[in-house]
Amino acid sequence: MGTTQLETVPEPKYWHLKTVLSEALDSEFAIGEILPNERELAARFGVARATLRQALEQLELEGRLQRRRGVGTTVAPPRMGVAVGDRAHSWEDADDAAWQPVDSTEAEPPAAVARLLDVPPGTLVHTVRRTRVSHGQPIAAELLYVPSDSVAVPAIDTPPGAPRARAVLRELRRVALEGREQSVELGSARADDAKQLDRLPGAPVLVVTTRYTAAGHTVAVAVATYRADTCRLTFGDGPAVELLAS
Amino acid sequence: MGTTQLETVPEPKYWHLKTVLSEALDSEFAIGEILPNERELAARFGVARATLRQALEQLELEGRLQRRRGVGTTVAPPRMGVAVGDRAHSWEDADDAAWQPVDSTEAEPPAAVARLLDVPPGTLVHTVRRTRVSHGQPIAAELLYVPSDSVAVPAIDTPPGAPRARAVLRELRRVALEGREQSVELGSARADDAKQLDRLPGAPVLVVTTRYTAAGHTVAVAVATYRADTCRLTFGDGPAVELLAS
DNA sequence: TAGTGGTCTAGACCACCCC
DNA sequence: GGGTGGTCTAGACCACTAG
Repeated sequence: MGTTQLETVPEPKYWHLKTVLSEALDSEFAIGEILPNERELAARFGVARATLRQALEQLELEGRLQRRRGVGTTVAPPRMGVAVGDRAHSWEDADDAAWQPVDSTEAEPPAAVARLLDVPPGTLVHTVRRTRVSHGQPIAAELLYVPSDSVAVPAIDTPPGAPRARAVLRELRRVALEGREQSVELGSARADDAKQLDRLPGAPVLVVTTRYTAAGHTVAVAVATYRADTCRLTFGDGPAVELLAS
Repeated sequence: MGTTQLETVPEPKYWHLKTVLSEALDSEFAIGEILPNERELAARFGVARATLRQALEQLELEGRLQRRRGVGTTVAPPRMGVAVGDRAHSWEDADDAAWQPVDSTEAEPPAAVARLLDVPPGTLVHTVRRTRVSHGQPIAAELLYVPSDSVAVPAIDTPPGAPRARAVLRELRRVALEGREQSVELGSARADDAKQLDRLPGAPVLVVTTRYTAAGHTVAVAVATYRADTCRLTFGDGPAVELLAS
């Protein structure tokens, strides 16, 4: 019992490196400032570049750094709070500049979405693509799935692209909604989402799945992909949570 | 699982590898089944082990795989839905087996939490540590910060450990709460949280920060760290969302 | 064109788990 | 002890950006 054996577990180098870098970011760098390049940092700390990169990846995952190929590594600003749960329904604000409709097609939804929509696999549904922008930055890409019997107009004679997307949303606004369920999970950006989000494929994202219900059945399902590096999703009764976790 | 030769495509090898593995997981493996080890998989696909690992890391991030040192890589079950927003207040269910109190101390909270609590930096607050368990697995580690003026009993003569934690929660239950704000962001597990969650330090986690308010001021702040690989956080008016995004 | 981060290789050793 | 995943090295080349 008296043997105060300190664990002789050598902390991984990249972990220690991450701590050192994190403290340096707090004390010696300003937001937006560019760091020395990876080869120089690795040499400065006496580690291989791959090890240095492991530390940088962690810091990027935590939203402390931003890395862009061909440019460099910069100190990221604090994550922005993004409300995903406090407005009644995200398509009700017609003038809201947050969501920009991109286009709309009729397509077969993924199997998981078909189950949520409670339609047979293979059913064609309106598929509206939207982008959410905040502070001039794309922060989310969304696919909104709307079964054809939820909206009156098939939008077949509406010009494709944004106009057709707006037409579906306009029809959707006429539906009296009664409830909503949401879930959040970690994912990695598909190629198309990554392009919209200005990230590389595989970048970590927060996937928000929303099911909208009315009159006891599912009206629409939205799958929104938020940049995990720059976004903090806020829910709640009141105004957005203002501050970060430690 | 096929041993198809990888073509020279503009797509990164690890990305293509991830796709191939993902399809193999769907069609050729059962949940819980153990995969061939990394060296053999790498040889089978004709890539370096590091490249294979990049693909496995992505699949683990998406909750498709589970890797344990000394054991192997197994096919993960679908993520479990975890309700974090539908019960009024998570300490009101005295008999709820979900949250297990661990201990409680009086300590100085992190600066960000002090701001949320609206107390001067350096103030001592009750700090209750709890673990959330589901299906026999630890899924979350939480630190609950309660300013001393929120609860009557300083719990100074209560035995340390779980009894003291329970005492603070008991007092907290007497407070009439009026609101709550929550935020979700991506983080990486600190060493202590990682130990509680049975993961390695740095593992990806979903950090849920909750601010509880009553009579116009903040009563408590909870910072809960959920395993991002196994959990899908659910919010909403109704029952938990049942299905996953594609 | 020069410089950045992104990908990839072929090794090595270590920490951990189970037999 | 034998096998697993985790860490680390010292290179190489590629994709992208900017001056």
